[in-house]
Amino acid sequence: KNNVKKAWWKKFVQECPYNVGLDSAILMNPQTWVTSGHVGGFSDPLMDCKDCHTRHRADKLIEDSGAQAEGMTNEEMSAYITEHGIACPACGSKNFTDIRKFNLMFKTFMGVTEDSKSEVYLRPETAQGIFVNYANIQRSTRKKLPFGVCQVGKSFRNEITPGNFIFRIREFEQMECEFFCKPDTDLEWFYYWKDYCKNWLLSLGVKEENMRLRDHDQKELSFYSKATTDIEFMFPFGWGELWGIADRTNYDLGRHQEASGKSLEYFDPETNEHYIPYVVEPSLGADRVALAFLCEAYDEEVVDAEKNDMRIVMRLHPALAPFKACVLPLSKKLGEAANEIYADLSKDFMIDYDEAGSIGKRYRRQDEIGTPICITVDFETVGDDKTAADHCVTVRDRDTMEQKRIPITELKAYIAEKTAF
RNA sequence: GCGGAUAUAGUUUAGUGGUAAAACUCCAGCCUUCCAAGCUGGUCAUGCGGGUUCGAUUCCCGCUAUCCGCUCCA
Repeated sequence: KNNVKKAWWKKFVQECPYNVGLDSAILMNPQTWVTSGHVGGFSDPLMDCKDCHTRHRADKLIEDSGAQAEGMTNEEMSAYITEHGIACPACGSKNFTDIRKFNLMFKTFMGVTEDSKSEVYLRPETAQGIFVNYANIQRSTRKKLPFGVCQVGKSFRNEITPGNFIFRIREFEQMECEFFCKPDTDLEWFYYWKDYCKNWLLSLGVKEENMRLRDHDQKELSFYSKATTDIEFMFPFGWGELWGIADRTNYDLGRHQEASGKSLEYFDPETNEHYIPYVVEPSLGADRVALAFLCEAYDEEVVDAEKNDMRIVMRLHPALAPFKACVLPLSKKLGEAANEIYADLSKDFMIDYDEAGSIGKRYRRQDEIGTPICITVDFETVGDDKTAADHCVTVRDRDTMEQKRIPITELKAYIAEKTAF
């Protein structure tokens, strides 16, 4: 997962001339979440059927009946459901409990007193940390529009139903970019980032056929969004969202400007205009995409059908592999020489070392954890009384199982080249 | 939170009202000079808390976790 985050940061911050990086607070002024709409809207209006004890979302029931529930209070929704005789989809009963709001944000207390005034929330997304710091970042980095701010960090949501391994968890990590641009250029940038994100996934080994870009239609679209596309991945449990790419217009900065009373307008020196920037937000789940890479990489390969020999190979992109290489002495007698190589390579790469069991067994162990390169030290490497040391080692490729002999001095360049991203 | 199911080594499974078996993995040793499965040993488990009982991993209750629905959109 660390390597996934590194690869994202490299592509979205390091190599991208538009973007800068940020690490903002998890605990922010609670007013932030009122302004963003999370206190009011980031909750489900839930009600139970008193007869069959199934749980339903009041807004869903109303929308299924063909009406618009957005903006309705609990009381209005209750009244609507009663008036229109909406029944429980499971059993047909019209006997519901009251609507209860369940906010998905975790609460805690800031300071010494545990009263409602000191209540703060654990951030449910990293995006707001970018928006509240927007003006500061723009000024201190001297960025002109268009530019983006990227952040990797934990977010917290008190999900009613976590599950599917690490697909939906309560404490998850996001890799978000908020890209600020001139109004009327937002859709251009929206398509730009859609492409950029898709290419990043492809470049790290997600196959085209396991990926789909799903555009939100008018109904599904948030009221402030002009366009939203989800990049979905075919998980073993079905299609699941990886990456939400949304044109959020000037909604977020507009809200913060309104709530703070501080102008978030950008002065465009080229046109001499003042305007609130529009935002395109590509927001990716680090845990989810790590899971996707694992699912994509996992392979059970038949080596020899007759011998019933198969190997498990984690075909991770080398940049994502936990270990870049493993040093293996062919015999334990070669441990000293192998350890020297290990110590040297470890200065530059994550390297594993293994001298337990047969050489074949050790290769297979590394296959399972996705190590792209195995480096075997043999007797020719060190030589003996009769033969001079050749100072070469065997490098073996995880995917093809092919091996070749190269000088120890070339190892670092070889690993760097093989694991580049 | 509601309904249903489950909980025994790292993993997959067995089994019993008298404290538990195996396979793979792992560890040590033998063997092994480049692709697992050979030999000899070894480590590791009854989710947590109560109750019934002389005695509970087994029966009962509660909790927790996981899985499937009700979900959700990173």
